[in-house]
Amino acid sequence: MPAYDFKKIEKKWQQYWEKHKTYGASNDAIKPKFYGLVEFPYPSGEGLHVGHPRSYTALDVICRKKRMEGFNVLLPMGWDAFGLPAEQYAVKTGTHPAVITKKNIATFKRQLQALGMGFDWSREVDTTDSEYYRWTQWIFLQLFKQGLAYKATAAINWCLSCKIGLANEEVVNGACERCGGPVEKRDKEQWMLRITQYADRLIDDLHYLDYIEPVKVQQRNWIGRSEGARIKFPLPDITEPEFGGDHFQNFLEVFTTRPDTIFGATYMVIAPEHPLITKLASSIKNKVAVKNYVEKARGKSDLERTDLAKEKTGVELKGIRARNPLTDEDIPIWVADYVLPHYGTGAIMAVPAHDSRDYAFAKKYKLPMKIVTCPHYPSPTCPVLKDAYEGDGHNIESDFLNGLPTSEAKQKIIAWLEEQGVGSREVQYKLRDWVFSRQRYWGEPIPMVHCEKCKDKSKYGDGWMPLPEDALPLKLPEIKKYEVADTGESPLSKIPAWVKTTCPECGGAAKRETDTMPNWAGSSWYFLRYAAPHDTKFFSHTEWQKEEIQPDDLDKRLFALLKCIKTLFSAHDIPFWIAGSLMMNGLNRKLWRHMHDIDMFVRGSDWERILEFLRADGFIIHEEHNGWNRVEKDGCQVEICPATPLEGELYTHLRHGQEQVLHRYDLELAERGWLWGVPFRTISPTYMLRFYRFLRDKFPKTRDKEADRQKMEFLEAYLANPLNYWMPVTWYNGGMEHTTLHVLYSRFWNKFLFDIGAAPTSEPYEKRTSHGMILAKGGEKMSKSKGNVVNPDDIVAAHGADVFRAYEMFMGPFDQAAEWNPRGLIGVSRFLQKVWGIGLSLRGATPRGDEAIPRGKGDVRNLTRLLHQTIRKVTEDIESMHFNTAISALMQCSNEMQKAEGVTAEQFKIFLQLLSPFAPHMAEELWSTIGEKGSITHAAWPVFDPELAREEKIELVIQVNGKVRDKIMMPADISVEDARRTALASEKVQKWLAGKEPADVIVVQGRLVNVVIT
RNA sequence: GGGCAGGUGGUGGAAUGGUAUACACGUCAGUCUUAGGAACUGAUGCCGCAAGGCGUGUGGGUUCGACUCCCACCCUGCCCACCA
Repeated sequence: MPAYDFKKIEKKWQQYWEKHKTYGASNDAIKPKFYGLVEFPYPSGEGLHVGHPRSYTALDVICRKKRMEGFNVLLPMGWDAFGLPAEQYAVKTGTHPAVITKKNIATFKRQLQALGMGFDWSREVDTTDSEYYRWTQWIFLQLFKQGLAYKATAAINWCLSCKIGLANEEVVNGACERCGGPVEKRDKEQWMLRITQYADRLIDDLHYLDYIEPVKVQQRNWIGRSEGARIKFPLPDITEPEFGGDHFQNFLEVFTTRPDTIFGATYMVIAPEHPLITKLASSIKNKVAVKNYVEKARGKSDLERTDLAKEKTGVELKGIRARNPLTDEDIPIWVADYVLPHYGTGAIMAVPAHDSRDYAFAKKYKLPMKIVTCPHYPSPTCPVLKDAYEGDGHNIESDFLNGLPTSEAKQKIIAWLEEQGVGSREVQYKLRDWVFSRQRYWGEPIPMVHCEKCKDKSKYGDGWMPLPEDALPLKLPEIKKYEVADTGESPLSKIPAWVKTTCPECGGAAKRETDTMPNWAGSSWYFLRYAAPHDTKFFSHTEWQKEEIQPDDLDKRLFALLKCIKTLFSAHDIPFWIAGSLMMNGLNRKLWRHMHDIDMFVRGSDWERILEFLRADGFIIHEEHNGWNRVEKDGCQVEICPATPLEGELYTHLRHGQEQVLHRYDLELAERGWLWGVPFRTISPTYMLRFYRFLRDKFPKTRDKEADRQKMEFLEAYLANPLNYWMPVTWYNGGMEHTTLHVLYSRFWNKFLFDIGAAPTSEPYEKRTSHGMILAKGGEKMSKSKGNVVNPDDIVAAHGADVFRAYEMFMGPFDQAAEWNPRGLIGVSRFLQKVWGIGLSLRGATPRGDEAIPRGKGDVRNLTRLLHQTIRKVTEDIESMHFNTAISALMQCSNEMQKAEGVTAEQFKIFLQLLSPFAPHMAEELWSTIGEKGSITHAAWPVFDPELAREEKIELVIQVNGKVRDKIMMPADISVEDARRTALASEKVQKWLAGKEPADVIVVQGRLVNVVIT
C-alpha cells in the first residue's frame, strides 16, 4: 500500500482547482447565493499566523458544504495592507512601504494557497491599490458632502512613540493599543466622522441581526445609550451683564439618568474643563485654589485620571451656588475630575444617597446627604445609610413624587420639568465621533484641499473643498523620508509639490490636506468590493435612485422591489408565493410589517392573521406543519423548511433524487406553471428576478406591455449590479477584538452608503460569529518576542495541509481559546492515514457498486446506519460551528469502517463527501481513486435518511432510585409496558426490591426504566 | 466595580433533565519487528480482593432522576470601567 504522499497529492489538487477555477463565484448563476466572509489580514512581515487559518478553515468548511448543497458560494480574500508596521519598516530601512507590502502579500498568498482554502482568487482586493482606494476616497467625499466628515480641533489621543493620533477605540487603559506606550492629550485639527449620527440605528438594527450575543452586547455598551433628562439649575448669585442680568437666565445644565432623585441633589459637580470656570472667573472667590486644581487635573493623562480614581478630589467654587429647582435650596458647586468633560453636559447634580461616586465624594468632604428613594416603602427603615442605594424603590421626602415607584417618578418629574421649561427628556451616548485623520504616509490621502479665497463663498464653509470625483484616485506621492515631524505633521507636509495645489472651485492657489486615513478606512467597505472587484463604475450604479422607490430604509426598498416583482408575475399569471415563516427571521420581520401595516408582530399566535393579509393580497400560502411548510396542489406536494439552524437542510431536503438541487426543482415546478416559491431569507431578489427573466418567455401573456417594459428597465439595471445579488454578507466570522472597531465602523459606512443609494442593504452582515484565539503552550499569547510562534509552513511541511486544517477544527470548541498542542496533530494524522488505507483497499471497486463488498463479506447494514447518523451529526455540527464533534463523528465512522467486514464504494463515497470540507485534498484524491470523475467540490451533500439511521436494538438501562443497576439489550421499539415488565423481572432489581413493592416505576421510552423504592 | 464566557479523568475535551468522561492525546499490556519506530488489538476516573461505595469548583434547592434548571458563594479568562 503506497503511503499517503501529501506533498504530491496536495500540490496536484491545488493546481487542479486553480486551473479549473473550482472556487470561482459566478455573478449570474440562477442559484441562491451564499456569501461567506472572513476578515482579510494585514500582511505583516511575520507571515501567516496559525490563528488566521482557524477562522479561514471554519468558513471554508461551511462554504464547501454550502457549495455541495447547491448554493452559489462566494468566499473571497484580500489584503488590508495600509498600516503602521510597513511604514515603520520604511523609516528604518528606507524601503518603500509598497515594496515590502507586495512581498508580504506574496508570502501570505502562497501560504493560504498551500492550505487549500477555497477562495475565489479572481476577486482578490488590496486596500493599497489605487484602483481600490479610489473608492475609499470617493466614500470620504460623499461623507463630506453629506456633512458627516468635518474638521474640528479636538483634544485627541496622541501616542508618543507611534507619533500618531488615535481614535478613542484605539486607546486601551490610557495606553496605545498598538505599542502599549503612553498616550497624551493634544489639541489638533482633525478630520472627524459623525458616527454619532448613526448611534440609534446602530443599536436598534442589532435587534434583527443574527450576531452572536456577546457582539451585540459589546456594541450596545460601546455606543452606550442612556435615557434621562437634561435639567437647568439656576445660578442666583450671578448678575454679570454678559449673562443677561436676569438670574433666571443663568444656569448650570446637567444630564442625569435619575431625574427622580432630584430632591436628593445636595450639591453640584462640574468637570475641570467646564466653561463655567472661565466664564464666571470674576465671581469665584477662591480663584487660586480652583485654578491650581484645574491645572493639575488637566495635566493628568487619562491613565492617571482613571487610575487615581480610588481617592476622589475636588475644590468648592466659593461665591457661586446653584438653586435646586425642586427644593429651592441653594447648594454648593464643586469642581472635581471624577466628572468627565465630554459626557452629558460636563456637569452633574450630585445625589450622594443614590450614587456611589457622589457618596464617596460627599463622605470625604462632609457634604449633606438626603435619602429620597426607599427600597422598603412604606415601612420607613431607610435612614440608615451605609452606602449609596442605587436601586429602584419608592420616592420619599420628594413632595409631589412621594410614594411613586422609581419608574413613575421619572416620568412625572420629566413632565414637570418640561412644563416649567427647566428641563427636558434627553438621550445620551458614550460613543464619540470617529477621529479619522492620521499624520502618516502609508494611508489613503484625504482628497481635500484648503482654499482661503473660497472660505466664505463655498457652500461647505471654512475653506475645505472636496476634489472632484474624476480627480480620483488621488495617489500617494513618492517620498524619501518617512519620518513624522516632531510637531506631529504628516510626512506629506514636507513635500511642497504635494501641499501646493489649486482650488478645484476657483482655480486659485490652495493647500492640500496632508493627513491620511486610518487603516480602518479600507476595511470599512471591502466586503462590497468583492462583489465586483474590477468594476470601474462601481458605486456609480444608480438604479435605486432612478426608480420611483424613494428608499429611506432597507425594508421599504425590498418591499418596493418585491411589489414590483409581484406585479410582473401576476401580469403573466405566474402564481407567486412567499414562504412565510422564512420571513419571520431577522431582516424580513420588519419587511413584513411594512407590507401589512402590522404594528406588533407576534410569532405563532398572530400567524393566522398574517396569512389572511397575504391571501387578500393575492399570495398563495402554504400551511405550517410540524415546523415544515407544506403546499399541496394537483396532487403534488412540496415541503419547505422554515428558517432553522439547519437552513441548508432546506436544499438537501428538496432535492429530487440524488442529483437535483433546489433551484432545479423550482424550475421544474415553475415550468409546470403551478407554483413558484421564494424562501425569502436565503434567496435574494436577484435570484427572483433571474427566475422572472427565465419564466417570462414561457408565459407570454402580459396585461400591460408598457408597464412591463418600464419595470423591466429598472429590473435589468438592478440585475446588472452584482452588489444587489451578493449583499448582504451571509455569514461573517472574525475576532472579538474587532467588535467595537472594524465591525461597528463598517456597519456605519454601509448604512451611510445605503442611505445615498450606493449599497443595496442597510446592514452589511446578516450573521456574525467569532472564533477563539489560538494560544501557545502554557496558555500564553503567541508572540515573536516570546519565541513561541508556530509557523503554519512547518506544520504543512511535516503533516500536510489536510492534517493542519482538520487539527485546527478538532482542537477544541471553536468559540473558545485553544492551546496549540503538537500531540493533537498526531491523532488527526493517524485518522487521515486510516481513511487513506481504507480508500486504497476499495480501489477498483465499481463506482455504483452497491453490491461490491471488497473488504470481506458480512452485514453492511450496521455501517449504513452509522453513516446516516454521521450525516446528520456532521451536517448539524458544521452549521452550528461544532467542528470538533463533527470530526470526532467522522473518526468514529472511520474506526468502524476499518473494523467492518464489508465497506461498499457507495458507503465510502458518503464518508468522503462528509470529510471533504475538512480534508479536501485527500477527499479529492480518493474520490478519483474510487472512480468518480471531476471534483468532489460539486458533488451533492449526502442526504440524511432517518429510516436508515434508526437503531434496531437498544441497551435498556435499568435504574433503582436513579442509580444504574442493570442493562439489558432490547428491541428499539419496546413498549412502555414491556420495558417495565423487563425491568421488574431483572435479577438485580429483584435483589434491590427485596420482596417489597416498588413505590413508582418511571419508563422513558426507548431509553431507561427507573424503579423507585422508598 | 460592572458585563460576558467558563470551571468535568494525567491532558485537549464529549454529553435534547435520563448509562458522566464520546473522540483524541498520554500511559500500561500484547501482536508484529534484528532493534528502534510505525501499525494493529486490548486496558485505562478514584477507593476496594470483592460486594459495593465515591465522583462534573463549593454549599443549598427543585426532581423518580441534575454536569445540565433555580439560589448563594469561590476561582479563572476576556471585555468594559468615575459614562452621572
